[in-house]
Amino acid sequence: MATSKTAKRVTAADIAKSLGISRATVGFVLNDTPGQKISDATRTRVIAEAKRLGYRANSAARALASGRSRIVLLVLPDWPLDHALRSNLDEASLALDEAGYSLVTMTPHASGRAQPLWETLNPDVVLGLTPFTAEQIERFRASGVEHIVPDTTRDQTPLDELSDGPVLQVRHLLDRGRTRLAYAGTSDPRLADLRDLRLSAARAEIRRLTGDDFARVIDVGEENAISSLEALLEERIDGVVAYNDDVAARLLGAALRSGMNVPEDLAIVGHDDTPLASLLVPSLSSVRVDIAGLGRYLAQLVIEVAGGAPVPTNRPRASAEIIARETT
Amino acid sequence: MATSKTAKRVTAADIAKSLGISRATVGFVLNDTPGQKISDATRTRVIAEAKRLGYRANSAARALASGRSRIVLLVLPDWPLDHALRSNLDEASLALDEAGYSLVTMTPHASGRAQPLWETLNPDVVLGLTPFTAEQIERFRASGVEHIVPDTTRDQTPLDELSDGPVLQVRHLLDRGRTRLAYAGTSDPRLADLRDLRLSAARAEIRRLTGDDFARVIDVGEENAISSLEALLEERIDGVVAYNDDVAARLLGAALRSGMNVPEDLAIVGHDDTPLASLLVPSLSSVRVDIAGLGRYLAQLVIEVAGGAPVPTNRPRASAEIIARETT
DNA sequence: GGCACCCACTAGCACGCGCTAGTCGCCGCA
DNA sequence: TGCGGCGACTAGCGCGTGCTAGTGGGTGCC
Repeated sequence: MATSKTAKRVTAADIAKSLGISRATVGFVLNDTPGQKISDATRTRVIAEAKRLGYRANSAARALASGRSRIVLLVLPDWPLDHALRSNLDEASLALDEAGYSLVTMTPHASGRAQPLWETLNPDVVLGLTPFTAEQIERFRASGVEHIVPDTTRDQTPLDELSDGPVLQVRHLLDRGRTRLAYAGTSDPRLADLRDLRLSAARAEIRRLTGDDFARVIDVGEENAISSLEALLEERIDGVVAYNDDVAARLLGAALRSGMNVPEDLAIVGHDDTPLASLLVPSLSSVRVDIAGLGRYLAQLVIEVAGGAPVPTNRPRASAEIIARETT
Repeated sequence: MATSKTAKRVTAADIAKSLGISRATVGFVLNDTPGQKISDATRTRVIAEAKRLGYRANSAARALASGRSRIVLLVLPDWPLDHALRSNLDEASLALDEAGYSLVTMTPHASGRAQPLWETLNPDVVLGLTPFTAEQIERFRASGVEHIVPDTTRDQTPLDELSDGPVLQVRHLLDRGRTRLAYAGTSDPRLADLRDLRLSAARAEIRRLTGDDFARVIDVGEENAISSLEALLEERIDGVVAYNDDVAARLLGAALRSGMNVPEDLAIVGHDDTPLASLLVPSLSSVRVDIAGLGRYLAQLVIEVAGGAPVPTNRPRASAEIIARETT
């Protein structure tokens, strides 16, 4: 235990000293600094010694010297997709890792009282899944964040990959012969932008296919599932596109409790394919988004934006698919 | 846009120069360095100027100079509590914030191929909700992490706050007059340690109250809910303590599909009170853990361990409560 | 032999901050 | 008047790394 007392970390200088060469050379080797000629003999010696001593670069020092923290901060909205997303976010993490970046995720606190990570972490890039507000972007900039993705104030395309799901939802219900469709959003204000994104995508598709809009658009909250359902019945709705599985589950619960048959009387399709979907009775049809693909796509975007090596721009399209279950 | 080109960050030296004083003085003021006498006049001038210029300390430089990153890395198992936990983690975040720490959360990738954050972030503290394995601790140490919580290799108490929930589950079923109880765990290996924690807590309670063990302990996976249920029926089980709401939902689904009445034939109680619980039909009784309290407790633990200011040690006990619904 | 040139490496500054070891002026006391 | 002491500061090193501006030695060529 006494050993750990002064177990100083191994530095590049230690390697240099141990090898009898200059620290600069060590740095050049370890960073593969372009434009520096290092003999193969020296190179291998350095690498071997670094490994032997268990060298790990001090990230603080590196950040200070280079001016870049190599941290990518992913700001997650706290939506239910969350869970599926998180477990598949390895892909983004991995891709960024290979480019030398670390992916740190955060969910902004509702209270917002604590100092946000983008201030304390000095990330090079702040990444979002939904468009940031101008105000948010302003705040990132003020904290010295250089790159923001997506940055709508700089004419960058938002992540339209996210609109595939709603399109599929609409098609699925039409395929099932439903004619009077409604859209069920969420009343949670935190999800407002994402809701709008999905709603407008769904709306565009239903217009394209039928020439008509949704017969009704409602917002389902914690408590108003029953009254929401009644609103739908008045309009003789026979199919509901739900913002996500949670909303779908609420409607489904309300329908079951009021004695309706699902899907005979009302078809419901959710979004995100959360574990919830298959657990419900009847099980919920939903949309599964290929988050892994989205992750890779985001990583690539970040690397491009951060001015890393020019990456092949064959953007992997994040694909979505319908998981048809009992509610349709 | 040309302005942002050379919009260098404001440094402490800028403040000093602008005020015609030394950089050291600025540092003393901004850090409230103990043992330094600074006149009130100078103090207020520095603070005002810092604010005026929009000074933000460079965390990399600070970390390099002080040797401490002031980052607390919270390693989350990817369990379903996750969601509730995450959204309530503000409390921990806030408390740590006040002590000058930043809380970064991560979920280890299943693949483990990417470089983990504790290597790249150089956190001062790595925090876990469940005990780490010796191997994990070893890895943290090797990356230069000084403090690990909980560190079972150093005789620290694990978070026994987590055992309140299972105790309540058992009591609740006994209160409802159930006599033949089973415990339904999960077959997900990632959750094994947490499962064991909860099971043994539940077991201790049932032994204490009835002198008897569970009539059966099963593991419910993705696909074996039906057969699991049959196993329970053979034993004439009338009450199930489920590891979490997911497991409970699976059993519930299996029971409904096989024509059973819940709770008449079988009472089921979940754990974590996920949104799922109230969405199910019938709605699921569950245990709500006061994550906010747990968050505060963890924060305090970290601050103590990291040797910050001596915190009042009235450890807020994280309390759990039963949310009784239709399945019991 | 002298010169240009390149290879392989080194000296040392800069990054922004924490903090130790002073320095300077002023007050009180003999 | 001399001197110790103290309050209020400042000079400057060190943290570990990235990277520019060299430096010396060897080789090719006339």
